[in-house]
Amino acid sequence: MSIGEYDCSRRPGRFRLYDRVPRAVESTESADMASEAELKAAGEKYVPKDYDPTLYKIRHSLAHVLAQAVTERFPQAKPTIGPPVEFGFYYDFDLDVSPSDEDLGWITDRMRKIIRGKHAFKVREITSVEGKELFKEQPYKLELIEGLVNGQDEYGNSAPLADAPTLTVYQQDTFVDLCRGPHVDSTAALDPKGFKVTQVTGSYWRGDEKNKALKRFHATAWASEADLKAHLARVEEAAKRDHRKVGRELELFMNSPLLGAGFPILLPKGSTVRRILEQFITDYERAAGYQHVYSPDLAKRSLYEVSGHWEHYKDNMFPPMDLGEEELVLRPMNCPHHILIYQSRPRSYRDLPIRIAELGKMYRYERSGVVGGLSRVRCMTLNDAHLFVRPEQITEEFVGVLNLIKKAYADLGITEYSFRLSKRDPKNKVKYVDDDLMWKTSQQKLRDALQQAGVVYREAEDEAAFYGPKVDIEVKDVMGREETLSTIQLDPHLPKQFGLVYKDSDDTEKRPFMIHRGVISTMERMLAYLIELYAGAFPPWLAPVQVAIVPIADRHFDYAKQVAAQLLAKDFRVETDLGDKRMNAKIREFQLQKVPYILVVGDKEMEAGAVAIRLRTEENLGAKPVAEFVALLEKVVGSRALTLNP
RNA sequence: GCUGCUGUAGCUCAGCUGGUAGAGCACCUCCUUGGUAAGGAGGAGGUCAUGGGUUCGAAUCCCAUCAGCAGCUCCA
Repeated sequence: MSIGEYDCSRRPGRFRLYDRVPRAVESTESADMASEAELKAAGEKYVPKDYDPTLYKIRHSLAHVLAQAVTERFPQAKPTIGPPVEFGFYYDFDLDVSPSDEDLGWITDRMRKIIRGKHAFKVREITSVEGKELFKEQPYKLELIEGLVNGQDEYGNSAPLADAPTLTVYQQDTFVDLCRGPHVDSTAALDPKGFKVTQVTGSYWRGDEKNKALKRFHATAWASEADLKAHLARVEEAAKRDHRKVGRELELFMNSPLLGAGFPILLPKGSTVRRILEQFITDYERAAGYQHVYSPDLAKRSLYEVSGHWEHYKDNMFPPMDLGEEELVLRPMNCPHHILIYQSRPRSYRDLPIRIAELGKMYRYERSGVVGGLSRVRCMTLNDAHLFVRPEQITEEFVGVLNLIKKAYADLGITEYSFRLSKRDPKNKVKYVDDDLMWKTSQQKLRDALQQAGVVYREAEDEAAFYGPKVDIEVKDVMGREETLSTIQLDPHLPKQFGLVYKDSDDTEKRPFMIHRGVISTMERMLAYLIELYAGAFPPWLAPVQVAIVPIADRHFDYAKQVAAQLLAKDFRVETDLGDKRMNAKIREFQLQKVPYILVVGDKEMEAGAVAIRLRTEENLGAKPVAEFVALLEKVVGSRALTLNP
């Protein structure tokens, strides 16, 4: 739990569990998969957008087939759980050896044989006594039975205790597994070529690193071989766009072991993209009434004691520097600084809303295993702002931020995104500030804002910050997974901590609300996202090099330089290749660097004061007067067009 | 932080069970002045991540550290 904290650094895990089928639904006689509507009706918190009952059953059933093959290969392996996940399934075993590629090949072949055997999935209800006898060799299953009997789900979380819990076992061929199902009727419904065992990794029993380390067999699984191939192609495409790979190839950023993990350096080209982004968003903010400030990265520890961060967020902060007299900490957030700005003089109700913005640099201690690339770092710059508002201004200010986000995303070419109203879980009084009225009214204000902004949104319980509700904007990554970039959070808590007030029209002191918001997210995050969105081929207004000039022979060098100077004078980003390579090689080079416009100049162009325009899409626009190209570029860059020749 | 895998030239990678290092691209020089994705020849470049250990001998085996990747956990 943290205070005043953006959770925009949150990344989705690789695998998303699909298997929280509510008991109420599963115990129906049909043994059919719950529909999405049924899941929602049963209070399921997370129903994936691409939830597919058929795929669920296929994956769940394949998990059993895999378990059979694994236990045949390694009789000492103790099965634990094997749920379907996004794209496939996994199965965890307590296993003392590391399976080799050969083992995985054997297991795959064996699975195919089992599938071709057309074995029925036979379901049977058992009592816990029977279960304990049946699984007496399988300690993890025994623990599961114990938990189920005591009203826990298979992750050891307490689950609402239905009537007498029903235990079921499913059997295919020789393999029996404790499982609530449902499954396909028979392995005949599985495509022997529709799955791929991808890797074996480490995991822990019930996800707790204090527990026994397990071996997790991962597999991706689909209804058909064609679907599997399509998925593998997507995975390949995602790997090609990986911002770490593209970032190195296009010289956008670097890492150095000497500097340390989680501290990327932006190279000149990456820095150019960032500078453009910063200018872009601060211009929009200025127009929207924000005031930009600068504040220091170090502060006395006591600042964060007042804010409450020290108590709640200490583990994510770098340890203080002890100077004897005082202790200084690197800031993990900018909110306290902006609060001090609010407090720098008395505030009247006429002053509000006050919108303080900063491209604030923050330092967070992330555990060594999680940092990487630009998307999870230890030093980051947030496109941060804090709005200090009167209660009746909350809705309007949220609308303002929502519109700002829509505008920014449109320019950035981010088209697939969705809004989520993140609410508290009303049943969980411990996790959230216990103030029913505050939650009710503030959640309604956010709902009003979403409606006024005219956006489609969904509501999600148990996703709020502990002090207040928020609106999260989720974008899709290359694999279609959702990731939160922008967020708007309502916070009554920090104003209380710092005792913020304004003088109202009736001459009484009132407490303002604070809104934390990040539009661009952190610069690092957004850069990573955009690199992957465009596979490095940025739209011209963002491209680090917009124009490359390729002279055909030495005698065209002066003219090339002349053209470059003209473009530079117009504030365009130009690179000229005066090397002695052949023009074909130069063109290839610039194209691989994803430079949007390549201008070839030779005798004809020199004569005519023209440039031959080649787009990175390989389209050739032919020779045009320089002025005409400048006009094209001005139009494209000025309008932040996403195409090169609109 | 935990588990597993990995670390050889700027990049991508070879280097079998230990016998003191290789390719392609990039770079440099020379030749070539070529019209829309790689012109030719030659050259230079490595304390095999770092530090210990085993051994007559270590890129190769062992340990530690650092870094990368995947997963877990975290990011509430």
